[in-house]
Amino acid sequence: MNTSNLPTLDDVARLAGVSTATVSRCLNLPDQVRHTTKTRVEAAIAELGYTPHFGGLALASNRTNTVGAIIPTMENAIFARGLQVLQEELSLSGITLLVATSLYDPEKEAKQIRALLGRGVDGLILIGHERPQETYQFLTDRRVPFLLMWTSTTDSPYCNVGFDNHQAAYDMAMHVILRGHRQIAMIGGTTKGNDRARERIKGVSNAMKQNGLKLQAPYLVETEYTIDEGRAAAQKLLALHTPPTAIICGNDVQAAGALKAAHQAGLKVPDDVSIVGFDDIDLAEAVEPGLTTVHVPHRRMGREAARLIIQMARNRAPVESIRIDTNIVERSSLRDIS
Amino acid sequence: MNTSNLPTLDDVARLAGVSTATVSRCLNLPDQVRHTTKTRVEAAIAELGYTPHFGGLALASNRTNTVGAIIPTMENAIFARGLQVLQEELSLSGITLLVATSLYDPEKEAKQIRALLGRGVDGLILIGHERPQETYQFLTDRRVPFLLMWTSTTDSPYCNVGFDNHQAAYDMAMHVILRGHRQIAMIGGTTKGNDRARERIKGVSNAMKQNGLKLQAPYLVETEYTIDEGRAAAQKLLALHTPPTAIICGNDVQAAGALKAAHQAGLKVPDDVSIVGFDDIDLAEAVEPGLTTVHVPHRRMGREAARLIIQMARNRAPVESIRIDTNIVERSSLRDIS
DNA sequence: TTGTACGCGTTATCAG
DNA sequence: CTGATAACGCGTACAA
Repeated sequence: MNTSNLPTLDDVARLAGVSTATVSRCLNLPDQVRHTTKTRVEAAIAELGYTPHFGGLALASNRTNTVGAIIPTMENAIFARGLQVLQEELSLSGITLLVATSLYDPEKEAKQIRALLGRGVDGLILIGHERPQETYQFLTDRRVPFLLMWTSTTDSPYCNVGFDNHQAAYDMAMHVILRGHRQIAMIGGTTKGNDRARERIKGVSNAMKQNGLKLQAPYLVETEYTIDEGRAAAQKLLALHTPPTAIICGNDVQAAGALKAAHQAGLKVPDDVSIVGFDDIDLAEAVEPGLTTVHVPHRRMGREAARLIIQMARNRAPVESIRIDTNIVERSSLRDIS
Repeated sequence: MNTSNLPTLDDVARLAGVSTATVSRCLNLPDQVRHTTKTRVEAAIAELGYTPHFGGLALASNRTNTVGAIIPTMENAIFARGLQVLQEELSLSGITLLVATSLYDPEKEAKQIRALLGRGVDGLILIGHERPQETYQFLTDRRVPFLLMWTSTTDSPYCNVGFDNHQAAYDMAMHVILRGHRQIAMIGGTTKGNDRARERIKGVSNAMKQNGLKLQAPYLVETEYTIDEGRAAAQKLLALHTPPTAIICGNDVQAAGALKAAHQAGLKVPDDVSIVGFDDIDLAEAVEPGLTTVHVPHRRMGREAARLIIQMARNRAPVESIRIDTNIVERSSLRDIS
């Protein structure tokens, strides 16, 4: 027994009357040990309630069966539920997920990356593709397998599993335009250090341009991804001399805020103004009217990410990216303009 | 450099022209080393981008600067944002949070506890106080510091930091009753393995009993904590021969579902039926009308939990529990009955 | 103030 | 098939 009174390999070995090497083999290469001794060892393990010491294991094998994930914040449901899936999938393979948050700050992210690497994660999952070149340099120098989630871009040379934010937003804007809207405003997320937010805005802007429309102030506004900022932004839009007939939001949270603003202004959605969201979190279905929004297959994304990162960690080899398709889910916050 | 090409203490020592012991001291006991050598060492550390190796550190010091948390699921915003706070607080003290989920299953929780202990967590945070005696036995045998969150009960001999679910629900029910309601229904969470859900129901039931009212089927129904189950349950309640004038929900998610049901039934809230929630997550403010609900100071709870678990891990001594007060936040989903 | 040397629990190499 | 034994990276007496 050691200081922390947990049984060690040594304790097991002594009890089973074998060497520590044999016990270790029972655990890692069970085929290489005789059946009778294996049973003896297993009995000893059970009797002592032995669990391998993580530190020793990490030191000797240089593997931790851990992958790290750094997300902006768990307070955004889209990331929280993404993590949940990732975690469930990884644990199926006996891998623990280590979570850290960056609060949308590239420097904090870099710090967290170091912290997770220090803990010997076998792989790393990051959100989005935009980050300082030094961060990528660091990652490749260290030869840590890593992949990018929530983004799908051919610009990036790194493995990513996600969807095309630009395309999805473009599609949504086209959808709105085809419904007859011409006065379209957008409440986008803060673009600083957030490629997803920027691409969504760009997607909408491009679709509009292609239809002879222009997305610009005061019809374009950036805010934090919170209900209240979404509400405040929509309030201003709706008070404009010529208010928009449709507001496209950077995510469902902002859209819920916009809904709130419309309601407070005594406007009916979608009769007086149409509002659409992005992400399709539970909230989109909870509000009244239900939000027409972009559905992101987050479970599939989590599952694929788990599969790929495990593969990368095992083979220490690059792996092809995966693009997930999004689709628009029609509820009742968008109506035709005649 | 070692196999994984990460710099080690040795690399730093060599570059700085000192021994590994000195480098180690710079990190752990900075006062015991001369200023000039300290700067030299720090320069070396910076140049190499050195980060201590987790395994080595854990092995040598028998500490991991890690605390584990096992929550039911991250998909429930109340836990996700609780984790976020916990994580932010812990990282202020250089501690990493290791998260696992039990999906409300005591057996899964026990398994996760073993997994986290195997990883040498310095402390453990669990949700609620109801779990098999063996689990507590295991925890105390192993002498792991642990505390219970989201609950505050004098029944439990273990340290807990949270609020009194029974009292909070009782208060809410009294509040509803004082507003003149007599036909009160409750949509509670599934009580199996969930003491918080059970206590909330009991609190409502007791308040009603004290006022000559009885909470029973079909006015009492248990469902999962999802929007859709909340909606379905409310739909049935509203279709009753004498529908309730007020529905008290086990949490805001269920309340949002109930709101949905009322809307679908063509009823106005709170004019035709009052609906109240519990937790005060963002959703409560996002829906229309805003939910009158029980506000849980989750940031404070997270902060206190972080403080206590650190203290317990450091001193290896028990610590007194902390009760957090909740309060009712009045929005507009509850009205007076004349 | 600094350096030497050992031990922490495990894996892996190499003989037997 | 099994057993010694040398790493792995770090903290910490103990010595200088």
